[in-house]
Amino acid sequence: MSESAPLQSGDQPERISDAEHAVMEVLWQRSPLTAAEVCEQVCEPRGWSLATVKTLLSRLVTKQALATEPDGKRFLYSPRVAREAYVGSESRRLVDRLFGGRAAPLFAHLAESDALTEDDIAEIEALLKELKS
Amino acid sequence: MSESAPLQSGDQPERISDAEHAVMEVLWQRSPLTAAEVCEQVCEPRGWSLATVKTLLSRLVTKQALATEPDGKRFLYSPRVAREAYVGSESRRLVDRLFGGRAAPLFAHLAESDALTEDDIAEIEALLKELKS
DNA sequence: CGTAGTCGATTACGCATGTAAACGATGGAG
DNA sequence: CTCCATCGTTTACATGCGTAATCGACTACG
Repeated sequence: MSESAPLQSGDQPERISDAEHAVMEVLWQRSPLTAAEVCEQVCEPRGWSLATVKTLLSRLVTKQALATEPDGKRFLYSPRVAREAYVGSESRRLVDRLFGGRAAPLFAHLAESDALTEDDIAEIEALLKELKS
Repeated sequence: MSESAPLQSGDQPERISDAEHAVMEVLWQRSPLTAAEVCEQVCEPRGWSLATVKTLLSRLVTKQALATEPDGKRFLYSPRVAREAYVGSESRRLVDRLFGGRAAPLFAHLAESDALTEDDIAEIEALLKELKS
């Protein structure tokens, strides 16, 4: 082992791209799946070929976002990072970049731009009540 | 004019990259500015050279995110897209990608991950009251 | 036992991005 | 009038991403 990466636990998760994210969504919904099964879920809507899905899966494995488990001659893929974690880091990224790290301005912005439906508002009110209890 | 782009109003704004965004922030704060002045604001913190800033400014002009106004032999740059618009589209992108277009789950997520301070919560409550009136 | 289908791995290729140096025009100093 | 500093523009190059074809291995069918 001339140059093995330490890799103990100090690696922040590598950034997942847009196309890769679509693949992750499928596997967050159900896993483990084979490449072909993933393709069944995403190839049609995104106009991809199976080859594309295979590439994305490989890259995600390299990025340590997916784990593989051999099943006969093929692999089963499953997420190694929880959706919560991904969603959390992406949200924080946005809040940091655009709102100086404060969540309230984001909320204010959504409110002002009619991005909030009646239902949203009701739901958020409910959440607030819970938070205060 | 063999092939003039219609360009009337049907062009959705081109995507602004991360590095470009840093430049935009400077100009959103104060404008118009020269390339050198922009550099004064961002080169130090990001470890950039003036050349890099020049490239980013050019690309932003191409993307129609900046307008130029000649001032002697140099240019003054100012934003053509409002910060509000940019922030809005980026926020919507995130909400669409991660929360199925609904803002409430985003809020729920922020709440659960302790991303909301006391102040945030108070502010949001206030905003909610306003919304309902 | 050979052959066709299927797998993951390798290679490809164009465009965007981050980062910057080189170049040509030009205006101001001497 | 000449030369240097300074513009914006052009060119450069590595990396990442989107999208995919090709390749070598293997398995299942005939």
